[in-house]
Amino acid sequence: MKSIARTPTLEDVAKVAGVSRATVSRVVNGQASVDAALKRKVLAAVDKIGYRPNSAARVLAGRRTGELALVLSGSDGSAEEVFGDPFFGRITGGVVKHLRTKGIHPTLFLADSEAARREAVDHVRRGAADGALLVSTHADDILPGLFVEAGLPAVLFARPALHAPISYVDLAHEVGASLAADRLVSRGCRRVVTIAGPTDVPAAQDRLTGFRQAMARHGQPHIPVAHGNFTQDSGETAMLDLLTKVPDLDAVFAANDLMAAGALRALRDAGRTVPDDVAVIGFDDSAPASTSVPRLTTIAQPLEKMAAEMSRLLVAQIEAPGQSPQCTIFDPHLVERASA
Amino acid sequence: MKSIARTPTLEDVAKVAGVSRATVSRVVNGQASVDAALKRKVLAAVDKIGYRPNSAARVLAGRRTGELALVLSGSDGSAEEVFGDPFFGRITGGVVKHLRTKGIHPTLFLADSEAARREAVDHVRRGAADGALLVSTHADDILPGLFVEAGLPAVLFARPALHAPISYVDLAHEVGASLAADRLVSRGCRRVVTIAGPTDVPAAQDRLTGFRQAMARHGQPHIPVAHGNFTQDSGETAMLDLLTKVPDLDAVFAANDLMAAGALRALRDAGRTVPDDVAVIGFDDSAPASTSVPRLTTIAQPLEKMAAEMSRLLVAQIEAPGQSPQCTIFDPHLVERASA
DNA sequence: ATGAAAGCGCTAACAC
DNA sequence: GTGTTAGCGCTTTCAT
Repeated sequence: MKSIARTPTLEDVAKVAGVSRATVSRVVNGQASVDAALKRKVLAAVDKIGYRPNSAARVLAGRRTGELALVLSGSDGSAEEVFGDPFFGRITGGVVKHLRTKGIHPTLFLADSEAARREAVDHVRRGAADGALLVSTHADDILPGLFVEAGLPAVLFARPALHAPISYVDLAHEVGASLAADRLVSRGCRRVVTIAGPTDVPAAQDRLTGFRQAMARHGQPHIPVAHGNFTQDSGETAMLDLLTKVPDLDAVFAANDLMAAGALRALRDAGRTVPDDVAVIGFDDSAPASTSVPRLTTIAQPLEKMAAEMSRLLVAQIEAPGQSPQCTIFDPHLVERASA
Repeated sequence: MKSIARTPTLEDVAKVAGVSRATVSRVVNGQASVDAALKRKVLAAVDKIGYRPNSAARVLAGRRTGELALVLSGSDGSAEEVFGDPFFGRITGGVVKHLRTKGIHPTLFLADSEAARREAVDHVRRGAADGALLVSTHADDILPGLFVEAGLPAVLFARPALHAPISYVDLAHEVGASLAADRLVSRGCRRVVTIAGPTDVPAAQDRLTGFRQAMARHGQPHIPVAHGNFTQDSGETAMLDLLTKVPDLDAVFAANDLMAAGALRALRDAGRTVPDDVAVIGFDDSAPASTSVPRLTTIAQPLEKMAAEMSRLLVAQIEAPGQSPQCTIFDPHLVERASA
């Protein structure tokens, strides 16, 4: 018996089953027009020699790769920072969960430098992936432009800074911010402050603007603000700052949960009780919101659903190219816990 | 001018540069034996028409894919659970960060079912990836066996339950546990309890065993234990349980930070002060450890380094097949914060 | 319904 | 040093 070490090919199956390569291909790809008896024979042969279609050959012969690039472009943060952030973790989870049902798998890219961004584009250009899921938060990110320019299938996680013909999903950030404002006002808070995100993150801007406008509608047009960078430490620092500038503050809206958690810590250290002395509302409803003491009242963002929709949009675009860009905006909602 | 919509191939470059495909290939792949002048011409042509080598064709012609499967096999938890866990996030970050320097990218697999596990194996079998990084915590996981059996390159994150010829990285869990024991004893704690992880997770067993042995050496052979499943809620429940069974406890060692955070909450609700009434030590040194109140004293696990080493091992195995399996064990260390 | 054969784009062995 | 050529394993017309 002359056994082959080489991994089995279509040809091998054909030989064992006594049919042509074409027939085996048809069976393997589930085409209807194959005689039942032959089909059984082929399947048996496949099983016997443990045949698996070679991906590269398939792709080369004109099929899709079944892979998508998932590009995380969080500022120029290190890998640790990006993957430590529940924001990216939840999105990744949503993407994986949706894609797996379609037999598609995401390849991870950390695009934290110009070179890394180009590499992600190249990956798709070379046909190593059928398209890209772009999760970039910064306004000046060139990534979306690169993909549009190259005519490569891509979908964004958030509205692009410069208007571009590209699909995206996003959250109604202003709505979320106004939900927070309403809540604080209805609690009777009268000296309200806010901890905003970086000025170059559109979502952070939207939350700030939305919050201010909502508070203005409630008769509080001047909302003191301190900026953080979405980390717990920056939230703590911002709170400290606010505490000295506005000693009699009685409420704070933070642009994400991590900063809200930092604020909680600063408030405790300052001897203020939450929510009695100061009410606190976060944003995202991610893990830290239920770990903190007290647990955070927060504006929930359906990240997993948004990630799934983003994936769906991309797959649709790949399957039917040439359609015009689509976008889906999700609504946030208030999650009541102990802090406000 | 007859411009082509088709993406440019080696052939196109050759035509523009007026050389043969082979020469272009040599230049593109950085082979030395090419005349400098020709090389320049080729490079110019590449640049001009925006040529990018097609991955599939390359792979088919015998090269590696430059992709690795990163298989997360956390119990049968949902995607949300896995990606919400900082444990997987940190490992993913470490893998990405190490691999990117080599131009390799990980493709994500969530192997939470038998079918999903087979799919991950198939992915590598088909040549869609050169090998697999297996992060599975459960003892009864069949994944390692599947890869070994198929003779596919793979490296594990933790020691396999059944001994198998496969490389892996791991932590000296017992050492970590004894570090915790030493700390608690040196604080003068005399009624020490522990919150252990699931019994089917070898790492959890090692921590429990190591802790008990170390405490026995310190003259405390009987350590009450409650089991959790590594979530915050389970830690809170376990702590409650322990509190009723051992009302006079003065220290608790939890097998991970999340459970320690849950314990902290239960202790606060029970009116105990940490660390004065009860000292608490966690394990991992992940995000929740510095978010909790008070901040957790914990046993740090260098997950990112371990992930990088795991990647290194796999790449080495792919580049030089047939070597015998290697394993690297890392040492944990104590991180002193406020809880003990 | 099935088979024969022509590529898909690239690499590498082999000639020159 | 450079060009020629034979595959790599598969899909897909095109005949039959």
